Amino acid sequence: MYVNCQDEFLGEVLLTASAKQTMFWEGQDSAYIFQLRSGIVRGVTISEDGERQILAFFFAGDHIGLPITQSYRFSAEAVTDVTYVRQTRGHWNYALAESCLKDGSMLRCIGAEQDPIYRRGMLLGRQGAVTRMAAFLCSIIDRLPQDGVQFDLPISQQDIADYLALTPETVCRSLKRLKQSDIIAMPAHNRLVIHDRDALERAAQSRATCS
Amino acid sequence: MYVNCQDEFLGEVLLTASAKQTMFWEGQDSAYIFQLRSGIVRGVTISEDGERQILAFFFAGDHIGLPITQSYRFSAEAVTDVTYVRQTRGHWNYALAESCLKDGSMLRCIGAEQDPIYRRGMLLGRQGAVTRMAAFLCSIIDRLPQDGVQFDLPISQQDIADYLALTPETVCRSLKRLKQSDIIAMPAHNRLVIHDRDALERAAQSRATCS
DNA sequence: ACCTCTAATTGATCCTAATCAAGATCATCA
DNA sequence: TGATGATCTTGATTAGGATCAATTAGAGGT
Repeated sequence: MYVNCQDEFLGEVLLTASAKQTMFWEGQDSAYIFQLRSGIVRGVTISEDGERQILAFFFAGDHIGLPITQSYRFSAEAVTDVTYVRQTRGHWNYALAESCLKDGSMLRCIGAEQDPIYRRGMLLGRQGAVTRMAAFLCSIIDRLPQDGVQFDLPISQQDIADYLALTPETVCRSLKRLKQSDIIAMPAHNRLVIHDRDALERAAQSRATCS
Repeated sequence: MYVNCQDEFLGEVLLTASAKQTMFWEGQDSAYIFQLRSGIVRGVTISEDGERQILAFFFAGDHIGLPITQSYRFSAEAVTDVTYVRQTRGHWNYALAESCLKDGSMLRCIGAEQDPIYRRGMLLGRQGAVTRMAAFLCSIIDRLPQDGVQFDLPISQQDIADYLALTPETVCRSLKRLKQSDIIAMPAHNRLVIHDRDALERAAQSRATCS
């Protein structure tokens, strides 16, 4: 599902944003298309009742803000310090047009941006808290730079809660249950060790609560 | 958000499918792009744990199966008898390329197909059963052919449940509560009357349960 | 090192929707 | 028309997460 369209950004200037900065706002005219080069970005939207929701987390290589709507559908906020490149919509549309006449690969970049939002929707409906937590961990493991099975988790529990549509308390308790099941460990603050990747993936699929 | 790309299908043959027929299957190579001309279609996917979910309902004018992924991301099943036209992916890509060089309007067709799936994801996380039910009704009112405020609801409660991620029992009880609040009425089986559209929209936005 | 503020943790209770179970209504077809 | 199966409805109970409340741990700054 991850599609490489880096060529389209060759020659662009590498830009930076520091943690908590907003790269673009929901509702703004989508003038630029972004590609993240390092760091983590969250896609945030405020629903009508004022609740904050995180639709997706983006990682190095991901495209953000593809112009399938006139305006951005979510705000993009840097979770960590990030580097990225960007391109005007006109430029991107032109490249897309060329791609469509050839292999349509750039069209699949759109699918790649939509995919995590899709999966989130499917997750929220039916699954319990521990399952959601496990699915979240599975989805980010391969996207974070990591040394074996141990890595830093630079995403706050509040952010995880807004992503999984849970309360921070429930996020904390779900992590605890995964620890108690010896599937993961947290030897230090924000430090995560995956003890049993298979068990984690099983927990992410079945509705059954892990005791 | 509803985008008119009908021109792209001019000259195509009008096809039909009867209720419960499947137009295409999840995972199948997305060889065709569809435009619904009449009737209702449901976008169905089976999650890893075997649960059926309905990602979206499609109505007259909607485009289905746009090729942002190599294969279809959901199955398209006719809820009622439907008429539709279709077009090969190659043909559609060619038209998209042209559109990209002009106004990019066809790109927005993709946004329009994704939009309801987007909204569903946002709804599922935070809102209670009655709110989801009200939001569902609001979203279909303007899309069904109706005579004033009264119309037939040709979607089963089981389908609504799979769309809203509720049980059929809860769907039934949510409808009951909207009836008790005099917001809607159901004078006959599958027949719906909207008594108070404003109240319905308020119920769809606030988390507050309507008494 | 200390102070301050924010994030994470834990416990007790409440509330909503799921679940289980049973009946009523509707649709289809012989 | 009557029989049969699916859909809808209603009730009783249960389970899981939200909520409220309080404490602990960590990060940033002076």
